[in-house]
Amino acid sequence: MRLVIAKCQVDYAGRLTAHLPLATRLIMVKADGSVLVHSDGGSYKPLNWMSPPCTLVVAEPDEEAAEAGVTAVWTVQNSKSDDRLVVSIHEVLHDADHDLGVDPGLVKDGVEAHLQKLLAEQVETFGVGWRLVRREYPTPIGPVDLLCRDDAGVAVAVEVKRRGEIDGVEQLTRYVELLNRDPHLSPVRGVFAAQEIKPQARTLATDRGITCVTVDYDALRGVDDPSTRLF
Amino acid sequence: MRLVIAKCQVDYAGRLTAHLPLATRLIMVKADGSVLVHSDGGSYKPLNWMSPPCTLVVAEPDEEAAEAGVTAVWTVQNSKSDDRLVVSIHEVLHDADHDLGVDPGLVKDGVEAHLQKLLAEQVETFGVGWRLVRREYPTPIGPVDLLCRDDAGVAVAVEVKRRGEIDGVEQLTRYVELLNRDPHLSPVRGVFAAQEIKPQARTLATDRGITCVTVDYDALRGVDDPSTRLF
DNA sequence: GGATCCATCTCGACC
DNA sequence: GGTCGAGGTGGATCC
Repeated sequence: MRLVIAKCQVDYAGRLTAHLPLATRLIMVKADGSVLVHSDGGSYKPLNWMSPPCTLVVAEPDEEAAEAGVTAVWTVQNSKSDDRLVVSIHEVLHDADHDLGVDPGLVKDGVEAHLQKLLAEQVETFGVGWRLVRREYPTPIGPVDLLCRDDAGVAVAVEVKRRGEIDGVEQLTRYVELLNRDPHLSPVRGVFAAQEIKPQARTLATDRGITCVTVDYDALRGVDDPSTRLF
Repeated sequence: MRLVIAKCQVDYAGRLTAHLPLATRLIMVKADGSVLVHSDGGSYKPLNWMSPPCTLVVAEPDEEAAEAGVTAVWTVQNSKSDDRLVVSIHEVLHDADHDLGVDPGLVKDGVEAHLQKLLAEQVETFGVGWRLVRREYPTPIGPVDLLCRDDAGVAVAVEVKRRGEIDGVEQLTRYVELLNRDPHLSPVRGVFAAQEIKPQARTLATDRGITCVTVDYDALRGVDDPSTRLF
């Protein structure tokens, strides 16, 4: 990884065009050739960047640019598209290269997929006598997270979210409506399961006859088989 | 901006938990206290990070950690939530501070707002004889991107997206339904215009009688008056 | 300050 | 390789 602190101007042309006026910034060149231009603030997103696969070519500035104070022009060209990042370097304040090696990568826990998996293994969370028909039950407009049968044998479409918001209720509504057209399943009701359900989402769900269930992730994980845990 | 290259292990706890095993990485500490941990690959997203507002506290490792090779523990605590990033430093390979100053910021062109503007100026893109009633036509549930009249004088609500997905169809459906309650406008039909329309969105739109139109941004821009361009 | 919506979204999973 | 949905989404804008 090459780290350059430089006074520079940056121009991007690709899916949009974007321009950064002259200022001092960090230019990070990764081992795969990708380039990130960071300022000393904002969030984790760079001001401008080029994603791999891409190649960096350093060139002399033309006469006009040289007169404007440009000492080098870095052109980062994406290999698969017309996307191009041009960094006009005025002054280099720091330039260092470091060998970082390959990163072993991130281990995550607590995301929706895991929540869905835990609920699939423990459908009795929704009620005694419930059983799972299948996870990711396919429909023409996408898969339903869980399709179950309650203790009375009635089909239930379950939408699992980490945070239950109005979008999720809309999604579940579409699934239930569609599944109800299938005579082998109908009548199908809906359950909206999330760690946290926003009041507006709860209101809309209730209004549509959808049952809301808030689930306790730690409790689900507590009774989970440790061998299936991520860590 | 402080740039540290270090052999480290990183743990995040907050909306999820995430763990990075021991490896050499770049740790970027920005002026606002935010911290980014980058590997030498991937895209612009750090492996792990803490967004501002947050504070960084450096502490000695406890005995157990010290025996494992930890020389310092950086705790980055978010000021508004329980989110916490813990960087266990084993070895510092580089450590430098640079004063970057405040960045003048990014100038963009070519986003959805611009697409909407171009279409408003060229409603004949949708058909001969079409005319624009107004952009951002107000409704109680938000403004419709474009309200037009087609060659037969029938009102058309146009939703403009860069990428047309299912959410946009839902949004347009709500607008059309609402506008159709207005006897001065009814009947109102819908047009879903985007540079790219996802198959599922197209299916849903068609099912609801909404016309899909894919628009060519470059072509629109090509016939655009240069004087109205941003740059 | 909160809600809503776009994004050069990125990223992973699945087909 | 395409498509689709989630995200510690982030960030801007509107109210």
